[in-house]
Amino acid sequence: MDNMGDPKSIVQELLQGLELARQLQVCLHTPSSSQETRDLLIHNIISTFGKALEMVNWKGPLPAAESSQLPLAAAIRMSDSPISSSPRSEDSERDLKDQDHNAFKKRNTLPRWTKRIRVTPGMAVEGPLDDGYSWRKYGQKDILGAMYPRGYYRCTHRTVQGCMATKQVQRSDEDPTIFEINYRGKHTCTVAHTAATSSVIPLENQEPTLNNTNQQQNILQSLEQQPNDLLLSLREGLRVQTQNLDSTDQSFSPFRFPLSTNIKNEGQVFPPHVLENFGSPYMSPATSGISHFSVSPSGVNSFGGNPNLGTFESHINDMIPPATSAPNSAAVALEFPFNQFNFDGQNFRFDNP
DNA sequence: CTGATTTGACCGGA
DNA sequence: TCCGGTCAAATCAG
Repeated sequence: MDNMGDPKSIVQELLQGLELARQLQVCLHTPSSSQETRDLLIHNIISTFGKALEMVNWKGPLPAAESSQLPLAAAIRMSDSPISSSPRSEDSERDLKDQDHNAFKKRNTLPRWTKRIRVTPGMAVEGPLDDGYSWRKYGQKDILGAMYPRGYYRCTHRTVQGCMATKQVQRSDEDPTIFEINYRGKHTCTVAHTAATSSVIPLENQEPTLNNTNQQQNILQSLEQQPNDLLLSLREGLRVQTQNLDSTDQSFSPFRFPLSTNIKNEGQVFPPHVLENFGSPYMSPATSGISHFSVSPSGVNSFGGNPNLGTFESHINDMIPPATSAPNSAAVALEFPFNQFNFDGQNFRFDNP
């Protein structure tokens, strides 16, 4: 990102977008092309132009973390994705202002950036899926004018390794499917990526049952905590489908764990009752990855380095009891917007089979 | 017992 | 004084 604001880079970005648009055009004229291919192209086009626009408006150096820790899509921030219309504009605007006046505010000496994740029942998870860090919640506040409270998280390894990274999770008011995650500070811990495993979380309409809400919330958080290398292992477009899963039955969620069982991951225990705080029926992207879903485009269980992980489907099966009622069987499509893959090099390649 | 979450209290900036 | 952010005691869960 050193070339931010450089006219050449802007042009390059625009050319990139043009190329993507052409590919989309080809795609649209190719009946065999998949929908996710098109979606991904669209997403990347938006990302590219968003990035170019950001370059135009660029006023100063971006936080180092944006280039070192985030996938490009995340670095693009608010302008990057189809979910950029999220109404939680207070934070967004504040973020922009904060960046403008970054040098003058002590609290902004730490790098800040915002990710947004849209979680739509039965649909793709939109937005950058990356992080891989382990978080511990240390507070929650009702924010003036916001419908949902804001959760405050810090790195689990804060005390041990002095990692000062924090993040705030705020569910969007007008679009409850969107969670804004405001990161502050760069991780200095070294344990980061061992915790996270692959996780793609389709959220389901679900009542805030007492016992599994927090699990859901925590599970969902892993959305934005997938390690980069994990994603990098999935260069190809990826779609995971769980067929015949009940999407409306309250008891359903691919991420539903035994109600009385908390999930533990790398020392983290995830007790219940958080989701209602973020306003069900959707989970909140909260603490670190505990959703042990393994997704492999080739069907091989090669994710995350966790030998205990089975395939996505098998975990689904493990976690979902036999459906007692399935009025509306649904296919839950999980898609990775791997837009960062397409930009991290000189050549854009989209090899989705 | 250990470790994480919850939640009211506290603090500091505007 | 208000409000966002953090602290820390209480509580919960494995």
